[in-house]
Amino acid sequence: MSVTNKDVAGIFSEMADLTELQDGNAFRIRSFRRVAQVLEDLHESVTSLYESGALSDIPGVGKGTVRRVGQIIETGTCDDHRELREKMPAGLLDMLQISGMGPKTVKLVYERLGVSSVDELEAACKAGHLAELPRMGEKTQDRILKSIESWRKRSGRMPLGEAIPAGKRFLDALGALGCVERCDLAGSSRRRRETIGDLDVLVASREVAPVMDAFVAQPLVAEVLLRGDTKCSVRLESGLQVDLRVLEPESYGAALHYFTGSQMHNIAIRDRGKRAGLRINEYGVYREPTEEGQEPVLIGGASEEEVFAAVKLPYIPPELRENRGEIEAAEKGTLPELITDADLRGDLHVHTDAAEGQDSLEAMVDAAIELGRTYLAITDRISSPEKLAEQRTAIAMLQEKCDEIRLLAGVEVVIGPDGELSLDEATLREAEWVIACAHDGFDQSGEKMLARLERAMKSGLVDCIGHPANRILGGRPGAPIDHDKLIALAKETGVFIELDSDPRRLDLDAAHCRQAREHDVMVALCSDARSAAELARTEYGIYTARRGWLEVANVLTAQPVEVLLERRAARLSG
DNA sequence: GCCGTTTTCGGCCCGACTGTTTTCAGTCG
Repeated sequence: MSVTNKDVAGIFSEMADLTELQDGNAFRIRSFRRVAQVLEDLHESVTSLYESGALSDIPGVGKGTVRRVGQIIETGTCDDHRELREKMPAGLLDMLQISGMGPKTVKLVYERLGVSSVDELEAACKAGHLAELPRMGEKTQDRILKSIESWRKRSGRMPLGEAIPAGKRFLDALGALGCVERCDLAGSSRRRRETIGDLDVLVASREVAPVMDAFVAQPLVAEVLLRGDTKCSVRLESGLQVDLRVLEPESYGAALHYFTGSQMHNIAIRDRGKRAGLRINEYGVYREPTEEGQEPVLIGGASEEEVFAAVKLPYIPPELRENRGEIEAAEKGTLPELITDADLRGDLHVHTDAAEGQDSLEAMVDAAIELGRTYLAITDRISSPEKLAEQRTAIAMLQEKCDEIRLLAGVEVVIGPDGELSLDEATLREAEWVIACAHDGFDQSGEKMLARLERAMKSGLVDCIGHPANRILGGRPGAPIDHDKLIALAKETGVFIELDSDPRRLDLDAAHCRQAREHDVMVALCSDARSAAELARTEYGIYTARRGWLEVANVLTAQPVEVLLERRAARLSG
């Protein structure tokens, strides 16, 4: 039987929840969670790691985990998971999803009221039974009812492409206040995760009240969830939760580091500090006193650089802070020099033939020049050779008038159900750049989809595979293709793989970008733009590339145009 | 459960906020 990394991670996460509900050891719980997190982020398949014996090389994975993973691969579950499940109804796990319902409270309502599902919890609240329990009251009961309501409406995580603009609106409003010295997004939006659970906004200011007043007065705020001395949380009409922290400027760097996370990265950094006699919290870095009765001494925290310097590390960019080897790399001086938007030279996936919102070819070219691109491939999906010839003439005429940018008469070719290409060989040979995409078969097996891509890659006519998994964030998961094999094929055939910057795609994802880098396969970071404005969404591709540790050398569209022209010439002659 | 520059035992990040309390437990990030 085949299990995915997500399946295995899910079981560990459930074991953590169940152990917590059963008052298990807190460190055991954390360990289960850590394993779940690590497996979720893993780019290799957990099954192959298990089989090769490399699983235990992963930090946080010990003997017990290897044994459980073995059982899960074999049977779909493991002894501990089964035993934990037998002791408690599965509905309790849903209740943990309700904000305000932690393990203690779930256990309390289960044992005292017999409540074992969200529906029953709701009924108990409405009947006023919850408020009768110890340490519970009317307010708690109301809050939980509200939480159930928003849990039901909740649509999951928000794509980064929606979260960043929402965050920027808060930054613009707060940054305009006279008392605000600095403000930034923190949390997973600063780490540029592809989806965001909630937004974290950090402000450096000596005055708290005016900042919070402005924060809760923002136009899209639907509800104020809490408001304390330094911290305030609101829920927007979209359901997105936004958390604000206001800090003294002296603490700002320490706070920015702390609230950027990830949690695993923070734990590792603090642990490192602890071993050097330092205490690191959101207010600063402190040297622990050597004698009884002395106070810790503040030694830094105004900037993130000071925090890293205190633990003898160079600055680690937020996109890398996942405790996935960045601390070790920083220590060895081998952190990547991450690519930036300014490094991009070209764009190789651009449509001028979209049905609506269509900008002219000229407008697209002007916008590309404005963005500093030196080459641009027009890759419309045209199936008639006549229309293609027509477009080539238009591109050639435009090129005549303009020498700031090299225009390539490209094409997007569709990969059919059996891997056949939607255009004939002669037409494809005439094109200057061919990107091939599969646009259907979302529910196909990974093997079937990979076989389609393989046939296209081995045709000798294709330069690049576009959005290989063909996923839509929050829409469809994408084909479960074996990226190990895809990347090996790319290496073998010299075909590039695209990182599609459409914020709903971000495909390749960051983990697979990193994998491509490790195998020395160049990624074509493209906009897949349908309008002039969308050319700039390479911003999101760059975020993903950075999370995937990519440098200039790993990105085709950060290379001079000759690199791809030479590869294509070699392909067509060989 | 995992780990080791105090390595096979003993420690594991740390603080804010709320509601229900008379000093704090539970939750969250």
